[in-house]
Amino acid sequence: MRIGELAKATGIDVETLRYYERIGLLHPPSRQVNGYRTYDQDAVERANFIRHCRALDMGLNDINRLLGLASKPEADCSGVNRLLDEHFARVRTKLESLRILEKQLARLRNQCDIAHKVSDCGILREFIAAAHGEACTCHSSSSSAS
Amino acid sequence: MRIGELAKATGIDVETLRYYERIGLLHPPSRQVNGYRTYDQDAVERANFIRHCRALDMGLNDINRLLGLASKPEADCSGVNRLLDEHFARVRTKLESLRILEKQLARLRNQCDIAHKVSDCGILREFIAAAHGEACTCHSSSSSAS
DNA sequence: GCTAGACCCTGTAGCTGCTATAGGGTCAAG
DNA sequence: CTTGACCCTATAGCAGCTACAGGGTCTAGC
Repeated sequence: MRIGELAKATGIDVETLRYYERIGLLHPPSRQVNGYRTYDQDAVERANFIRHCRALDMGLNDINRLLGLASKPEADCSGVNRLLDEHFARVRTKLESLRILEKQLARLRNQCDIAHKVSDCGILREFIAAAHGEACTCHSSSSSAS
Repeated sequence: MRIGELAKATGIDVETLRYYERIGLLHPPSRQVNGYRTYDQDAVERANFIRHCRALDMGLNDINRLLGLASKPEADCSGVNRLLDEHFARVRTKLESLRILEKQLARLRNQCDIAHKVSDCGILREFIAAAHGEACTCHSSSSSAS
């Protein structure tokens, strides 16, 4: 199996596969006489494993750690759980701040309904007021970001 | 006002201020004889404007466009609204995919409650099954990501 | 035999938004 | 005259790719 076929089989771009190899996430495959990479079934599974983790938005470092943990079937799986919990916590934190951000933007968007002159635009006024250090609608009492 | 004072006044790091200047987001300030940058009140406001936009997670390019739009008070503000709407849409999209991701991770996390051997870990089994192309709990019917 | 096009190779630069050095200059207080 | 806080430039690094440049290889069709 050549790199293009692996790319199709896994949905990972060819360039990305080479990149994963360069950073040590994929094992360097054997080569044909012409220098082309040839992959076996193990490589397909490893690549799919990585793709699944990326779909869960895990970092490449975490994925590498996870692959290491997964390769020791007799070990304790608490490391796996810890890794996943950390990632889960990060995702929830990000989700929360994005929720707040969405509310802020919604409030800001409400400041200008119809098109008019820039100098009268409620949205821009908010920006300029905030730049003067005044209170703004989007970042009023109920939210945490500044 | 020197760069350190501007940094304190705006909450933007000194390095970041210099970076903003380098990429053309902040105007190059005048210099003292010793080469130190000196800022006026306009610079403070521009920096605060930028900071506010960053707090709304806008990209530096968008901020630059917005600053350009804001500098023409007689123009039509529809460009401002379009810019904000685009950003708003991006934020909502990201929020939605993060919501899905959170559910996926929660489902996955449920596969392993107590610590045991890696070979028996429900979480890892999910990863391995997915790598084999089988269905996984986290990416079952109800969600869109793969 | 020769060419077009699809595939492969390496190496390097670019993207975003900083952050962190290295290696220097300036200035006021003690 | 030294210490320490501040300032300067220039460059490299982070994540996770993506996109070249500039080559080689292989197959099909003429």
